Amino acid sequence: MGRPASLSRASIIAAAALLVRERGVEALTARRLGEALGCDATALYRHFTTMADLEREVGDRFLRAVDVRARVGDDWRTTVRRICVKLRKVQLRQPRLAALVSAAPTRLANEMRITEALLRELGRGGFVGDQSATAYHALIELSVGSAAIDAPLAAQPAADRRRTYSDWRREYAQLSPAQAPASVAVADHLYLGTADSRFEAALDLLLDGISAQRRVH
Amino acid sequence: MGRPASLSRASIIAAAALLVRERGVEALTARRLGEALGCDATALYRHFTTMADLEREVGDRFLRAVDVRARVGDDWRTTVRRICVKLRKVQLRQPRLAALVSAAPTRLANEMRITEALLRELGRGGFVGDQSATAYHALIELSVGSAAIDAPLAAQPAADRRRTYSDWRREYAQLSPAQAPASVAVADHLYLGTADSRFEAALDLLLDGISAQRRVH
DNA sequence: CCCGTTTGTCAACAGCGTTGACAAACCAGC
DNA sequence: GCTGGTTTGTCAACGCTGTTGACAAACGGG
Repeated sequence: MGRPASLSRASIIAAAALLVRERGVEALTARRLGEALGCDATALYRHFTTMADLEREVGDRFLRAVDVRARVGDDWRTTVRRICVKLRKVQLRQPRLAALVSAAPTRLANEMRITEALLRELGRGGFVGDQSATAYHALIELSVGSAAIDAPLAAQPAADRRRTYSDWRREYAQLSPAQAPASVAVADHLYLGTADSRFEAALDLLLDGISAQRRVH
Repeated sequence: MGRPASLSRASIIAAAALLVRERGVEALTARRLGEALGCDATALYRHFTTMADLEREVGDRFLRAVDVRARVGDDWRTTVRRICVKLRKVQLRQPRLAALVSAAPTRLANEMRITEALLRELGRGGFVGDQSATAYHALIELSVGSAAIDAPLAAQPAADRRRTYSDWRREYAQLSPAQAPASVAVADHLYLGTADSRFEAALDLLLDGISAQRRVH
């Protein structure tokens, strides 16, 4: 019943994901996606109510890459850490899409899968209901939030990024010691390494706090 | 020398901040701001090279509201916590602007002031150079990242937000226990309270981890 | 076979940031 | 007191965005 469907939600999502992968997230527009699919831009609206709807699905599709299986011998903390690192890495590729996932959980397949895995590992670690939930929220806020923040810069080439960081460091160092003594004193250690390494350090600190909470009970 | 300047960076920034306060961040467009100022939209380009440049300044102006003074008798942790809570609160009002601040530190007056205060308190807490820097990065990523994530939802009225949260909770509870046992088990504790309370819980966990790191040395 | 539904196309609208040509208004120098 | 140069705001326009509504093609069920 009806004209033959040359498009489908699945094929559109796949093309959109490819487009993002190849030309960046800013290239994901109705007209460009239509061009890639060989159809008119407005044809997309037969399958998605709005572009945000489409973006939500593309976002979840990227989450497929997050492997949540626990490796033999790994304790809960190691597995949780690996999932969070991978989650952030994937989210980094979809700048503003990253914000959506936690702000308004898509509750699509892959997001649910990751939630289940994190809660599973926390349960395995001996956390009870509300402790698991609190730890889960904290881990998501840090991982996804960090991705949302770092995404714009992550789009730049690595060399540019390093230069940007050293510029910042120098700028902190050149502040007036009278007005900003603490900044000047610490300037040499600010924005060292990569955004990834800084996130992982933050994650380790958070995991320290989460671990400590469990021991109390 | 020149036509009389009815506009200035300062007056434009003030009008822009007012516009954001009254009609939300999405209302901050060149044309609307021009209308509010009684001038043509393109007149703004005589004072700012780009709209992003203007947004950066507006973002920093909001940071004025963050009081970084330590209160008598408060230890470093209490002060750091208060600054971070306030920082996030302020950032919540400027959805996508929040992302800018940490991704590409504006290095404007107020941002520097907050950085200095956090590093000052960490120093007071006995953290040495690289420990201070690591803790600072972690605190900023969590606070600003959390704001970036929660901002879209924070724009909604409180009643809607509560309903949204309970909807999510119910959705996790209705998952198949066979496929998502951990989610179902914890569902009752997910997305309880407010986004604020969840952030503060996360912040406390992170501060636990940061405190523990110091004791090692 | 035909009718209704589906699905893609096309033109168009309102909004966005931004640019370039133009004009008004001021100040410095003569 | 005029004149030239610079500043600063205005106007029209460009290309882009998401989105809507009218139209047409193509299929399947009665």
